[in-house]
Amino acid sequence: METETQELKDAGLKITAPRVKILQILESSAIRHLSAEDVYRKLLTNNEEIGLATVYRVLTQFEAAGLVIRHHFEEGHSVFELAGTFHHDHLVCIKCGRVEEFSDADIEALQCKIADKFGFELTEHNLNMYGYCPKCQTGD
Amino acid sequence: METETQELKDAGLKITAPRVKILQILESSAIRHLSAEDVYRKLLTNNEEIGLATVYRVLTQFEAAGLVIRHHFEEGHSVFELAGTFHHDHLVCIKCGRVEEFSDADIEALQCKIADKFGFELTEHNLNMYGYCPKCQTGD
DNA sequence: GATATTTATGAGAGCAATTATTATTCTTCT
DNA sequence: AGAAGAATAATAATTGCTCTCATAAATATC
Repeated sequence: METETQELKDAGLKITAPRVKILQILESSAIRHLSAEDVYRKLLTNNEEIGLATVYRVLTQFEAAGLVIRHHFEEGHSVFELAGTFHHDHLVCIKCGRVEEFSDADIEALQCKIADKFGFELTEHNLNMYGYCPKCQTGD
Repeated sequence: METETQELKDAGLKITAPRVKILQILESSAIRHLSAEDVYRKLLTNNEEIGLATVYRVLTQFEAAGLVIRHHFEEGHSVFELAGTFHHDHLVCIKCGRVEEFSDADIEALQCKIADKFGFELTEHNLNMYGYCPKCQTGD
């Protein structure tokens, strides 16, 4: 349980109970993409007395520190995922909400080429595809 | 000024002053991507007495009718653009907000290939790239 | 063209997600 | 251990958007 504190230190954040707890939640979750609410509910389940506002604040700090990545798959609320080792894109099932991750070097390369063409200096990019996952294609 | 009414009819919507005005705004705007607030402000500037709720309602109807496409480039609010003839993706300047549109058949093809691999039946996809446009790259 | 029927609108309350404020508590540095 | 500074909890405020419902307008019918 000492790894989280080290990660926080490396990220330049001070060690506080809420930050450690939230990082643990993110690392131990089976579901990679969690909303602030999700995190908050998990904290409540663990009987942690951490306010929702703190969850938002901490997640935003984690984002700034590069520990997590914020996505907005659907309108109105963000989901967060632990920053992995490499960039990837998402396939989101619009029925069950399942998210598949993938990474494609060819697409990445094409994206850079296009950004170059327009003279843009890229800081971020995301490709989200929406549709029905195999399980949710009810024979249509 | 008769074109808008025809477009509305074709979309199966009744002709009302708010709908015509909002469609005109969208068609005459130099900026292709407008938020509901933007549209509302433009209406106010033109001394139109149209409520914000109506703007939202009408834009949502336009979306349902396929007249406009809703994007959520950044969290928390949508922007709308007139539905063009073909799908395209976006390059968004995170400083000045300028949006460049592009379309790349190779990327589209790769996307389909990936969706196939995962067995997804795609309904929608979008690729947004964020960065600094040529004008906003002030040598750091 | 007038009237009936249906549908849309406007104003403001309401809502959900998120952020700001502020007094208090905790972490770190010495 | 104690001071200084930063982080937290609780609550209030804000934002983007939707709902309600009385009123008004648009199409259908005569």
